Amino acid sequence: MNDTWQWLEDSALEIAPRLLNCRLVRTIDGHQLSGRIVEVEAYDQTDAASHSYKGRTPRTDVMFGPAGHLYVYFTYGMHYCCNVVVGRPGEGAAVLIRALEPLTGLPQMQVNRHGRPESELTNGPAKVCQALAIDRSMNGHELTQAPLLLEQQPALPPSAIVQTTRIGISREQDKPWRFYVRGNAFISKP
DNA sequence: TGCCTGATGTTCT
DNA sequence: GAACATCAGGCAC
Repeated sequence: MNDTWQWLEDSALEIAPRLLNCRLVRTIDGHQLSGRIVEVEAYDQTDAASHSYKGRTPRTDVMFGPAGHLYVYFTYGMHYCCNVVVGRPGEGAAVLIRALEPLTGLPQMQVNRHGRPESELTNGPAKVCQALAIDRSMNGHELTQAPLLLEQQPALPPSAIVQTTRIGISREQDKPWRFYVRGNAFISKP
């Protein structure tokens, strides 16, 4: 064990805003695709909207593992969404990556996204996965390893972060567990 | 511009 | 058999 992910070993609610401004770097076929995280949502086991709410299952196994791993799930029959596992092993907490601001590899992302305009490459959780070619084969991937890395960046000041209720869920809709970078053009639609 | 709906697979009840 | 942390295209206004 190492202390690489010590900064992720706190509650999802604490970690979610700290993931804003961090970078996600994906390597595909020698291309480097990267983006800055600009929108996230927190989920944990006490939360009825979370996959971990009903306990550990084969599907949610990764969520109950150590922090710093990727939890990828398939939804609505056609989309993948990716989460960063946080907290201590057994907590079942994760932070959903909802949107990125593309930094490098935009042409490759555009290919993955079927020629969508730059502003619509990564402004939604399923779009992020599509642009970075993340699928279920990367479930459980540790984010210190190629081909997908999470790079910590300085935390944003609270004044740069907006906290609101979450999007696209049917339970616990009143929990203000969504965080995004104030004024950023790449967050998903309200 | 904004609402509505179809597509589609995995998971759990 | 229904729910689902979604997206994109079509249609009405």
